[in-house]
Amino acid sequence: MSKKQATIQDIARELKITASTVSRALNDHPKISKKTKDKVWKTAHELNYQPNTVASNLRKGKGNTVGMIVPRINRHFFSNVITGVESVLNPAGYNLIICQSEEKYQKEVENVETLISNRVSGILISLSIETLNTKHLQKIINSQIPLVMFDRTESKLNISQVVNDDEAGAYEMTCHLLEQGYRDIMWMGGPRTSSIYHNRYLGYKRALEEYKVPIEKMHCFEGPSTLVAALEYMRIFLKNNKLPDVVFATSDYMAMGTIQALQEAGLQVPKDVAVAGYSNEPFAALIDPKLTTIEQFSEEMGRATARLLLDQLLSETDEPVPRKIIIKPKLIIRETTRKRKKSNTFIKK
Amino acid sequence: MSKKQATIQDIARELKITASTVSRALNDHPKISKKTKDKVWKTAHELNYQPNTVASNLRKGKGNTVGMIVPRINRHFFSNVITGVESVLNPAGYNLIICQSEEKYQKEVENVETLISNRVSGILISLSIETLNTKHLQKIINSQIPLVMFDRTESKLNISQVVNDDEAGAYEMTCHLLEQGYRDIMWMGGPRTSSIYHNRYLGYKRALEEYKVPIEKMHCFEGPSTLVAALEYMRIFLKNNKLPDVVFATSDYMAMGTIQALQEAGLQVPKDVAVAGYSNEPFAALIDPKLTTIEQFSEEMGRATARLLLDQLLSETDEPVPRKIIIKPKLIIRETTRKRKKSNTFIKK
DNA sequence: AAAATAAATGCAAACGTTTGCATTGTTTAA
DNA sequence: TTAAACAATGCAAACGTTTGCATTTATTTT
Repeated sequence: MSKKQATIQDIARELKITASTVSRALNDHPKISKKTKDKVWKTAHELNYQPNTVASNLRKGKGNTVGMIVPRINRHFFSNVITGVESVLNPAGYNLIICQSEEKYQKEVENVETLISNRVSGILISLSIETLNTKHLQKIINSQIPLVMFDRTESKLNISQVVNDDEAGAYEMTCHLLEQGYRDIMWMGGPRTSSIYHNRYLGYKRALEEYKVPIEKMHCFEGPSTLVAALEYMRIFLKNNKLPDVVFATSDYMAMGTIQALQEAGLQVPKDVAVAGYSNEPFAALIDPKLTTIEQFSEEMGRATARLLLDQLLSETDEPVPRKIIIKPKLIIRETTRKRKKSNTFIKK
Repeated sequence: MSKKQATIQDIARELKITASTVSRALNDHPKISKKTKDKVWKTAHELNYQPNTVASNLRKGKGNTVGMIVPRINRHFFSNVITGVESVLNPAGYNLIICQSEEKYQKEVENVETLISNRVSGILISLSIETLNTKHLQKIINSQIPLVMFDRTESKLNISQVVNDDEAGAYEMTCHLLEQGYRDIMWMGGPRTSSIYHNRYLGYKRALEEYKVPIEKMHCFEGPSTLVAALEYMRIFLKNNKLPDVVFATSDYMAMGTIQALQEAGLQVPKDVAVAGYSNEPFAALIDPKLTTIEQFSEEMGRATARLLLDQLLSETDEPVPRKIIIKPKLIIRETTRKRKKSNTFIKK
């Protein structure tokens, strides 16, 4: 139909008024008469006018888009954080542009540059597993763009952040395992260069120390936080080592891989070896036996992160004081860590 | 550090040359001498220059962002499609801005308007469950923005699209069930106003007709495609009806709800009632017994969708011929539809 | 009825790039 | 040596809005 998008000028020409009046009318400026507003609205509609946000943003020197960088979108945890973020940003009039770093440092740097170039109003980021330095974050700060980190953060930078209390989560889980009577507790997780796995290890360690269980004897596996990595590692491990009482996998996917390896080896969970996970992925409650794990309240994390950003966006002070919000995770005890043997067949009512 | 973002002008001033030269230098224009290019690059770096994409886009009348509207980001299927889309769009120099309609028509309309206002280069969309009319899509077309629909599409509009062959998937699944000897096959799915469930019903019907099994006697449940909806429905259903041979849930979540209801009632899967799903969600292979379902090749769908869009973006013809790509799904036979009884305990090797 | 006030609109510059065309300086051909 | 050709850069307008200030028109006050 329309060859070119209609502009404010087209409306002005049509109505024999000036572009400024049209602009003000469209923005419901109080000094424009009801009559012209109505006319403007009418012809805007007739001409199929769609405001040009990019022109508007350029002129105003700001926009309403915030950028969000996550390692992967298809992790339950992150997609829920995103949902939480949108639930507070959208009502506040902001749109979200989502970028995936795919756990690559290089990609993360590129994402940052794109967002800066697009002059987003703010940036939310959870660091990739590879990210060890923070030059790119410094760029954001230099560009005066409000920044909030979440989940996988870098504490050296003095930036607002919201994190899970991974130390506490791992501590609670380990205590639970110890109370069940397990002593030989194998730890498994992603690279401890990442804050989350580092802290999940610390919590584990603290619990062991409290219970005076020597940590030196424990087996640990640090590798990619995936089902197959755990599966392959455990296949070999089970051939060469004596069985631990329980495997504490600090990721549900690794827990799943562990369970599969145990099953392949003809072992029963939790009778022969117990297993615990972390994150409460949707499948955790669906598998049999049901997986004991840690709930992270990911949506709440998203909301908190977004609120922290909004604070910075709304307060006009140049140097807002950085805040840190810590979300307490919750231990969810299900079947894979039950001390007493239980039937693995379907429950009869 | 820098109070304001440096602009091309700042670089020009510093070097006592003109902004146009700087612009050309930054874009590696052949007519600019190596010497000035080097100087420009150097001071750009010193001044911490970040190009202003929004100004650039405004001037050029185009950008490198494409918008994507999905019902929800935290569905395995969609997040995988997104991954597929990015894997072809990013190398081509495009960024993705993702919007969620949350299955609401109103939200979808707003998303469309935002994307048009932001003058995205193209739009990819999968319709919300509520979406029954396509005025908003017409707006996109009127705005001359290339559009590709995927998965949940509207065939009346003459637009490029890539869909799963849901009819074939449901047909194959139903045939599989019939071959296993099941005759009383209950169908379950989301609202059939949505193309996908409509087609999944059609395939089911065709298979029954071919096998001369009267469809009139079958029970059907059409409701929200969620675990709880299926669970609640089945709880009541099981109290008042004779058991079907198998429940064909055209969504894995509904299959899961069905299984839980059956288990609550003390029934065994697949011994007492078999169950089939659709989508091959990650948990399908993880639950016990493992769920028979349909693989949809979601990432491939994303790649195909993105390629269709790229075609339109690159070809300068105003009216590209709309293309339709149909992706064949694959039947994945696992345990929940095994005719012979099998132990539900862990497999001993 | 003139002056003062208020209400509505117009003018023009600006946001940071890009780009066709003009200009300058430099080299080559005749 | 001069004209022609080329290489490198400058000039200025444009993209579609927004906005401070000036101007016009309508309304009220004296």
